[in-house]
Amino acid sequence: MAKAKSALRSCPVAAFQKMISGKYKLRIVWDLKDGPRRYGEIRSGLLRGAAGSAEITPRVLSRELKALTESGLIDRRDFGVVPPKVEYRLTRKGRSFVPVISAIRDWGERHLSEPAALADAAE
Amino acid sequence: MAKAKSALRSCPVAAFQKMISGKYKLRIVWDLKDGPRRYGEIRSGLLRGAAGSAEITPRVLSRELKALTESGLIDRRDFGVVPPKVEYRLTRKGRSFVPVISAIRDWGERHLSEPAALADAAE
DNA sequence: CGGTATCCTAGTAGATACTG
DNA sequence: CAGTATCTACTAGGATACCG
Repeated sequence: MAKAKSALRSCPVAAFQKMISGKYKLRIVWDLKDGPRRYGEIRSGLLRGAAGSAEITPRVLSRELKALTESGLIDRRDFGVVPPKVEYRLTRKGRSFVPVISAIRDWGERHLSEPAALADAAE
Repeated sequence: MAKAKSALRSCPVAAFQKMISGKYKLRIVWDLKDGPRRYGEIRSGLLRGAAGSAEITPRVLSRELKALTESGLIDRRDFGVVPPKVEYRLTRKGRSFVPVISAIRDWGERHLSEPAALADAAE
């Protein structure tokens, strides 16, 4: 862990890799850009766009949310009621990260979603 | 794999995640932005910025380079001489991707490299 | 509703040794 | 020089069951 920390300091790209490692982190942040969402809403949201694949298991979602919270990208708000209500929202840091995902999305749509992406590979 | 493919089509962010999965892919592309590099040069380049951590093993580097080639981001050029000389360079697609890494780097430098990153976490 | 606790599996990266 | 072959350790992710 101490080793990983020094890697963080030396290379922002490596740090980014570490931060968004995990299948759903980027998409969670992206989903949260429109406002706070509850646990279950995030879960359903991740179903959209997954093209019929299995839904995320609670264990994994929980871990990713915790990691994002520890990264300081999102914030957890527990309403302390029964039945439970918990909302997640972007922090300032998280909001500052949205444009980066935007750039990723834009590039991905142009170069990854279309069949033309292959033709582009030549040269 | 067919499942992964449909995921690619439905979500560019997921596709991006898949494409750059691997510890070194982003950094390799970034290193290549200044021009073609030989296998060994890439390897040494990955040492810089790794903060004294172990160097990448040939097996891993080889795999990442192959994956990047199959993604169409880089291009392999074998000079067919003895001793071997192989150069890797960005394709057009790869060059179009550089600004995205730039955005990632900029953000990372502002929010991940400094100790202030933690203070930022508080909403 | 919003999680945890266990168990399991597949894939990723590292060590090490060897080759055209 | 630029890789491949083999083997091992670790971890991310999924299945399933249960809890406050």
